[in-house]
Amino acid sequence: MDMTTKLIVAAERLFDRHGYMATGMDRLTEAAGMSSRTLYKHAGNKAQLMARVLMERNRRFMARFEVQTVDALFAALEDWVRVEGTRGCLFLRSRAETGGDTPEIAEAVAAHKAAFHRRIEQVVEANLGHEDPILAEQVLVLLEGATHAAVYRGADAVSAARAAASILIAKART
Amino acid sequence: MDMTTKLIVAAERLFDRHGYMATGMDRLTEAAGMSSRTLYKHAGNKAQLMARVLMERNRRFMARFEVQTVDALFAALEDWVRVEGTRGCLFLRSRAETGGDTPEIAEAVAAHKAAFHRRIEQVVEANLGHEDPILAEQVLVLLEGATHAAVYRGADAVSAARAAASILIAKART
DNA sequence: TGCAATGTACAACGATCGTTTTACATTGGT
DNA sequence: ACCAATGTAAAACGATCGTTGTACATTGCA
Repeated sequence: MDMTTKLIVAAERLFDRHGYMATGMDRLTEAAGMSSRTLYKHAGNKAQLMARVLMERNRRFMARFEVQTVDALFAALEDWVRVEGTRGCLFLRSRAETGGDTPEIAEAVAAHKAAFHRRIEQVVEANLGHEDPILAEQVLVLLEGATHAAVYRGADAVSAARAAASILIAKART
Repeated sequence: MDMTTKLIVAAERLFDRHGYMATGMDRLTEAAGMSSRTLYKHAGNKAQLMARVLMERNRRFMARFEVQTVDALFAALEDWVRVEGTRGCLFLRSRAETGGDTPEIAEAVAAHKAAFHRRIEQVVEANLGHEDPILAEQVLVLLEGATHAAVYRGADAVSAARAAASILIAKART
């Protein structure tokens, strides 16, 4: 595993578990197993590192959500939280922690959420045979809600959301 | 307005807008218009201050959600985001920023989310005439999702959630 | 009149922050 | 054989962190 990858993997883990601001560079160098010199050569600075982490996470997340049906979106989320845990959305969290004042982070978040929204619209259209922006927005709200409710309600939140979505889809088909 | 209130109001505003960790005590004393000595006499320390802020916010939040119908829950959320803005859930954010490692904060968050869940269960039961834990979970997911989706989708997310809830309720009544 | 409480201003504490510097070791390719 | 690249270890940078100490002003009640 090359140094940049090792760094991003370690950084994502620490940022996710302890928060962005609460994670110092010392802890990061130790977890990534490299000197601070090397870390800065690869990452530039802390904000750029956070942005890289988010872009990489976006890639991994969107890959898991390359599905054909709305129900499969929720199945993908069930898998995601089983593998990644339930600590909320790292994109919204990073934006909140920085107050939206760090451009590279704000842009990475915006890019991810735009892609997420687009993907949902596509899947909804494929399922219904036509566009339905309102239903797409509802599915987005259910996915976002399941992600955050799962933090304190556990995996039940995701299955409840899944069942709700299936009712909304059935109703939209009539 | 007494000193403690002034402090908590200023702290909530800064924590919400810039994040908990990113808000230094200097900025806090300046915003609250008091010396650091006075701040510490009233707040104890930063973590206790955050916990007090959360307890106060819980009070204000729950007061707004003293309603009789599920639809009114979403109307209350529409009001809430209009007044308070769309920066996500300060409770989950504070837990994420501290990694859940600060007991007073973790407890304040747990207390709020438990009260929130209980309130939803009560309203659902009042609306249906009987308990329905799954529907309550779905309403919770929709409210949580609307709160977080509104960060990047705006108020449309809340009205979409509201419409979705009304469909789920209608279906549960049959 | 006087004491206790409550406030201010401001310097200082040690710790830690993100980042850079210095000096040196290892390696792969021409 | 040698240069360039890539890594390490460790100290140091100035800034800022949360918190406390010192010294003094104001006020309300006994």
